[in-house]
Amino acid sequence: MKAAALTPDLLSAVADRFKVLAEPARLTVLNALRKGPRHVSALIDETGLNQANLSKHLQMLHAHGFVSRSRDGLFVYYELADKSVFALCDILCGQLKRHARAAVTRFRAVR
Amino acid sequence: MKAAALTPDLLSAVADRFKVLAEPARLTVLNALRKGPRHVSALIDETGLNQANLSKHLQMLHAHGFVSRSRDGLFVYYELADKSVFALCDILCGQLKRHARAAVTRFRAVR
DNA sequence: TTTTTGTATTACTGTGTGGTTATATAGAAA
DNA sequence: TTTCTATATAACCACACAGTAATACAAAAA
Repeated sequence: MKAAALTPDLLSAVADRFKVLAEPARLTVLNALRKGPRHVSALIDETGLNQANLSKHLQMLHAHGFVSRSRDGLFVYYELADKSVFALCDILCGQLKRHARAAVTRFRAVR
Repeated sequence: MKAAALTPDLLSAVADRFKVLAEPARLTVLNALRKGPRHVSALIDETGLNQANLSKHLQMLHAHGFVSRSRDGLFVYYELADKSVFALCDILCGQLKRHARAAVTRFRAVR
């Protein structure tokens, strides 16, 4: 498959998706969902977010296709819809380590 | 290597890095640097960003270790320091495609 | 029906940051 | 030195959005 040209529109779309992930609260939610589907009340307990705030984050995650939703009576279950999120986080963590290591090296150099 | 526990601190650090990438202007800069090192004036031409704005974005990219810097007389050259950025973008583009496809499917279902 | 429970939404406030203009700084040339 | 060029920084404005409290909505129970 050929890589798509990085048009301004595509760059904007990519940036928008990064923006969804650029929030500790949403990463916390995704991480909680990693163990399996959860209903909102369970997520309130696991993440410590309050109901309204959590609900807003869930709407955004859903709108961007990171999670899927299903109702069972009063409860609404959310589930990871795109596990590639964690591949992203792994890459970022690798970057973090390299960056931290470089910072330590610089620190030693001027000591 | 064992995966680090996703502590709140680590989630925050990851979110901060996502935040750096959550900006079309910065993605444009990184994309321009993909072809090789560039000095600031060249980046002004290639990206269309104005000098002050571009400079701020470059400072942020540098502070987070995405680019490295070297001076040659009056010119300051910036260079990609972490090419894994594009692995991130590729994954995100894949997500985008799946999400777009799912949206089309939903549209067809209600037609 | 009314009430209760779980979730979504609205309205608001505060904070962070992207873009811009003007100014400052660094280095080379005159 | 003074002047010019390339880049960085400061100060400002405007907008987006995270968090919160109050309210609305949906579905089940009474």
